[in-house]
This record gives sequence, C-alpha cells and structure tokens, in this order.
Amino acid sequence: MKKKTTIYDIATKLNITAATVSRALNDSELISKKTKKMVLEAADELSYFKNRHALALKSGRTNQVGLVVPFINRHFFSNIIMGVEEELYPKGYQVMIFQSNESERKEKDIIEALLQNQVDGVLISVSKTTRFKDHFNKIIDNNLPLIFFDRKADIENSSCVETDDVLGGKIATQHLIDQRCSQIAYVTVDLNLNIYTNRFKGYRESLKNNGIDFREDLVFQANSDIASGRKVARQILSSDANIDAIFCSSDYIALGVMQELKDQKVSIPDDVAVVGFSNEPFTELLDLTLTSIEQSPYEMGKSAARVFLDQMNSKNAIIEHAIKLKPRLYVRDSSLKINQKPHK
Amino acid sequence: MKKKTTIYDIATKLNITAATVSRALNDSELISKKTKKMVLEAADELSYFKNRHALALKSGRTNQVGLVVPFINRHFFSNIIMGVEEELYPKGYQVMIFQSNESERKEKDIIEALLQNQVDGVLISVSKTTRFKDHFNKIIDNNLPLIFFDRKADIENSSCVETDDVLGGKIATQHLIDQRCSQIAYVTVDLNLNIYTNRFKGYRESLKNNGIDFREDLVFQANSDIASGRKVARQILSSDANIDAIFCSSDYIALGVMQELKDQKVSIPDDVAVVGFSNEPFTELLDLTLTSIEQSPYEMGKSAARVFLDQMNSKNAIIEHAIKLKPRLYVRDSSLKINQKPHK
DNA sequence: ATTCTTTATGCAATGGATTGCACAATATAA
DNA sequence: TTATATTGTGCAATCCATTGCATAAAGAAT
Repeated sequence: MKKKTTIYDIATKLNITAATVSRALNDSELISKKTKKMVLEAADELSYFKNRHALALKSGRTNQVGLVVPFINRHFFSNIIMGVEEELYPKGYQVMIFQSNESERKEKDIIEALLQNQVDGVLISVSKTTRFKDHFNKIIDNNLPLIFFDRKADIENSSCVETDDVLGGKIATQHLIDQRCSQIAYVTVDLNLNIYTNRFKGYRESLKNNGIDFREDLVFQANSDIASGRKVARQILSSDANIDAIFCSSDYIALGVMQELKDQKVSIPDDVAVVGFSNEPFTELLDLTLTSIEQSPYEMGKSAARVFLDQMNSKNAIIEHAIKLKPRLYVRDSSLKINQKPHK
Repeated sequence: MKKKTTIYDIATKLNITAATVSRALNDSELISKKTKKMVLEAADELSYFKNRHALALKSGRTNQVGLVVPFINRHFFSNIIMGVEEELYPKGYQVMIFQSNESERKEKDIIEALLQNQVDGVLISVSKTTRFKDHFNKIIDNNLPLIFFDRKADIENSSCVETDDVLGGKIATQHLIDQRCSQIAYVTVDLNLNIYTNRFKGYRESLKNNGIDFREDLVFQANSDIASGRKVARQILSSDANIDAIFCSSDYIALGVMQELKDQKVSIPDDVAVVGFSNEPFTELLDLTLTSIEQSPYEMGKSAARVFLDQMNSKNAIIEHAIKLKPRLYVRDSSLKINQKPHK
C-alpha cells in the first residue's frame, strides 16, 4: 500500500517548507520561478496530487455538484445527466448523481447528504410525490446555487430549465391540423402535473388558432403505459365522435393506441393519425414509426449546467434564470398523410 | 449563510472537550451514559452532522465508491447502476458515477480522480478501447477493492461479475433447435470482445449437443446497429444456405434483420426465426416482438455491489470473486413457431 | 557603510474529527 | 486509612493544504 505524497514530502525532499510548496503549486507570485520549477518537477516525480478532502475541509468548497433525478434508467433523465456531465466535467466539477425514486423522503435524505458533502451546488428534477419544500430552502440558506430542470418547485433565488410544453402541445396539434385532421382527440396523463397541463394548453391554443372548436368529449385520460393506451383507443373507437387523429401526451400511450388500432384494423395514419410525446428511442424502431415531440434532454442537461456555472461565476449577484427549451417535432409514419419529407 | 455545527460547538455548550463529544457520538465505552445522552441531545438540538471531509482526511476512508461505465444512458448500464445503488445506499455508501465514453484516456483520468477522492473501492466495466491496464493496478496498489462487471480485465486480486455468455448462446440456440430449426445462422459483432466470442462458443456447443454440424458459411459479421442488421439479412437471403433461423448477438442487429426480412416478404418466424441478445426494452414493444436473452443488469449491479461489501468486510483476506450470472431467454413472436407459452 | 525596499520564504494557525496517553475522580481492596 | 483498580475526561498530535504575518536575504538608494 503506497503512501500518498503530500506537500510535506515535497518540502522535505527540497529542503523548503510546505507553505512554499503550496504556494508554488498554486503559482503564487510570491514564489520565485526557480523554486516553482523545482517544486513542479519534484511533484511530478513523486506523482503528487492534491488531497481533495483537505482542500474541502480548508476551503469549504468541493468542486462537486449534486444531481438528483427521479430515476437514472430513464432515457430522458440519463440523457440529461449526459448533458450535465459533458458541460461540467471539463470545468473540473465532479457530478454526483442521485435518484429520488420519486420519493419525497429519499429526496430529503439526498439533499441532507449533499449538504453534508458540501457540494457547490444542486441540480434537481423534483420527485412527483414531493409536497413540502423546506429541503430546497435549506440549499438556498446554505448559499448554494439551486437549479431545477424539467420539474421545478417554486423556490426563491433558484433557477430552472424546462421544456416549453405549451409550444410542444401546439406544434404537435398544428401538425395534425396540417395533415387535414380536424377531430383531434387528446389523451392526457395526470392533469395535476404542470407538464401535462401545459401540453394540454398548447393543444387548445392550436385548435383555437385554426378556428377549430375545442370539444370536451375529445379529451381522454390515461396512465403513461401501453395497456392504458390500448384501453383509451378502445374508448375512442367506441365513441360517437368521428376522430381522425389522436395526440397522446406520452409515447407509451401512443404505442398502446397504435397497437389497438392495428388490431381493430384501423389504418394509421389514413383513418387515424397518431402523435406521441417525448420521442422515446423506440418511436423510430417500430414498423410503423411514431411521430413524436423531442424534448432534447441532453440539451436540457447542458443548459442546466451552464446556469450553474453562471451562478458560480457571479457569486454575489443572485441571478434567477428561467429557461424554456424549444421542443421539436419529429414527423414519422404514424401521422404523415400528406406528402412531406420526414423531418429526421 | 449558516455556519455548520462542529463537535467544538457541542463541547463548548456542554463545557466538555471535543474529544469527549467525539467519543460520545461514536458510542465509545469510555464515556458515561449520562454524558452520551447529554451530547446526543445537544447534537440534535444544534442539528449537528459529521463533516465527511474531516473524516476522510483523518481516516483515509470516504464511504464513497466509484462506479465507471462506458455510457450512462444505455439501458443495460443504467440498470446496473440502479442495482449497485440499491445495494450500497442502505449501507451508507455513496456511489459516484462516471462514464468513460469508451475512451481509454478518459477511463484513466477517472481512475486517477477516484484515487484522489480516496474512494473506498472501484466498480468498473472496462472501456472497449482500453489496451493498457496500469491504471487498474494502481487501484490494487492502493489496496482498494476492484470489481469488474460485464467487461473485465485480467488483474490480480480483482473480482468480476459477468453474464454467462456461453450459456446465453447455448440456450438461444437450443431454443431455435427446439423450434425445429436446423440451419441456424449466427451473426456476431466484434470477435475480439470476450462477450461475443463466448456467445459464439455457446452457439457452437449447442449445435454439437444436438448433432448439428457447425458450418462456417452460416456465420456472419456485423456491427451492433440496425443498418448493419439489414445488410446482413440481405447477405443471408442471397446465400445458398437454406437458413431457417438467425441468432443475432445484438438486439439491434436482430431488429435490422427483421425489418429487412419483412420488406422482402420473408415470414417470421415461419420461414426464418429470429433471436436477439440483451433484451432491450424495445424488443417487446415491436409489432412482431423479438425473442431475446435477458442479462439482468440490475442483478448484475447488485451482485457487484455485494462483492464489494464482502471485500470490505474481510479487508485483510484477499478474496477473488468470479461470478457468472445466468442469462434467461424471453421467448417472443419472432421465434415462437411451436405452440408454447411465452416465457414472459 | 548604513538604511530602506523588494523579494522570497518560513512559522504557525486553521478547518473538523479521531485517538493514544496522561491524569483525575471515584470505587474497591487490604 | 492507604494502596490499588476502575472509570471517565482532557490534552495534544494527526490527517493535508492554505494563508496572514513575520522575517531573512538581496538589491537599491543615500
């Protein structure tokens, strides 16, 4: 077991003090060029590196940021993590990743632990079940940058990066209208969650912009899974409304819908066009590829990271960023009736 | 900005020394029950928590482990991470996740950083491009547990957890034989990688066990992507061999194969049965679901974590674990010719 | 040659927790 | 009552790097 090299080892070797070594390593102007060179060479030779914990203890800073997501193994979140890392790693930050499992309890524990670790900032997507927000305020009280992504909480002095879901709902709906659909069903998930109400809002705005009346009976509720999508499809097919398009606020619902429609010999997109949301990887792997809205999680991660860096660079001034990322429509088979080049 | 509470604050408040506080907090037998109670209450009141960096500095241990994967946003790896976290979090370990991006350079940097961080151990899946292994030996030299998962390097005193790929190749092939296939093509990826040679080995063993001659001309090479799968399918179709099954060592290849077969009006599974490998999420979302081999990444993560814990608990004794996880076949439409209940 | 600047380095405290050793207080034995 | 255990605390060093202050050495000015 090798002993780690410290500045004292270097100092001893060179017959100078640790203070001088420290200054030399930090390129202080107080130190002569000759000494600096000596120290640098000795450090290299002894393969010295700084002890992060000693630094953290002394300075209170760690060059670590906490990144909290509900689940790490979701396409959306894992790509956000990619983006954050990509941006922060070159700046010398270590990203500590945690998952809340959508549990408020665990979310609180994690934040507690992050504060104990003295991270330099926290990036977080709030758990679905979180109701109380004292733990977020603790972060602010510790004077640390707090950046929400995708799902935010209303906390003073924090920043957030999210998808413009209203716009997402709008462009998806507009696309269907452009495909000459007019009886467009909307399948929502939990209308208590911001993201879904916003998509819904976009849907209605788009109808309005095109002079199409909003019809309550074209709105359906489902869970974000395939079985639920199938069920909704059955409801839709058995309804009187002459539906010619279905806009699902989740790709999994859309997939279930498509499976059911196919089973029932309904032709997609000619009889009914289908659009999903999130642009999950599978959407383009299907036999009948699924049109969907891309939320660019990777970009979201990068953006959140940049906001963090910005806050670090302007430590005194409190800056509240509120960034909305533009979603993008990927047109595929499930909705492409009119000859038009796919977007991809 | 709140000042953090230290043992000195508690000591001052109670008119005792920090040493006593420290001992009380660590439940030392040297301290009287009365004092312990006092200290615990005061600690609670001042919402004291230990400074991890001070601890790390003093003890050299951090309760952090480094987890290195090629990419975090792959279904396989993100589920491994889930498993590792699940196992280690309750034991008080923090899992620091890093991605090598399949780059030897970055892998080395990460390990350097981990050693600087004084992690208590390293769990790693080796980057595809890694040729030199000095950085792994550094971990061992530091007397830290080193556990490989999925992709290992041959390092003394390290442990590994992997899928029994030979078995995987075997059961997939056996399944196809059970489906009365006899001209079974095998599509491999990089035969320099262990996992692929092992799958190939299983394929051949299985043929042999069933008295089927191995034919070199039934082996095809491809990259692990859809386009490559399509290309291979074209090769296979234009070959003389009367192939009635294709065993692909990657689900993406299998998907490409299926797409091409479909385009060419070859019926799956009746004319040609198809089996993939890895059980990617999309395999069960397709119109024609794809039979595949599940490698249980979540279990692999848990297993690797348990090996780590085991090494920590028997610090002096060096234990080399070599765990092989049993893969499992998920039978789906793409290969189910004979009436048999799907495995799902 | 003497004093005043510069320049380069050393000294020592700091950050928070742990721990071997010394010692005080109390209890027990003789 | 005195000697000896036993029990509970305190002292101070340690882990490593940083940094304000003091000071030595070298050069410049008179």
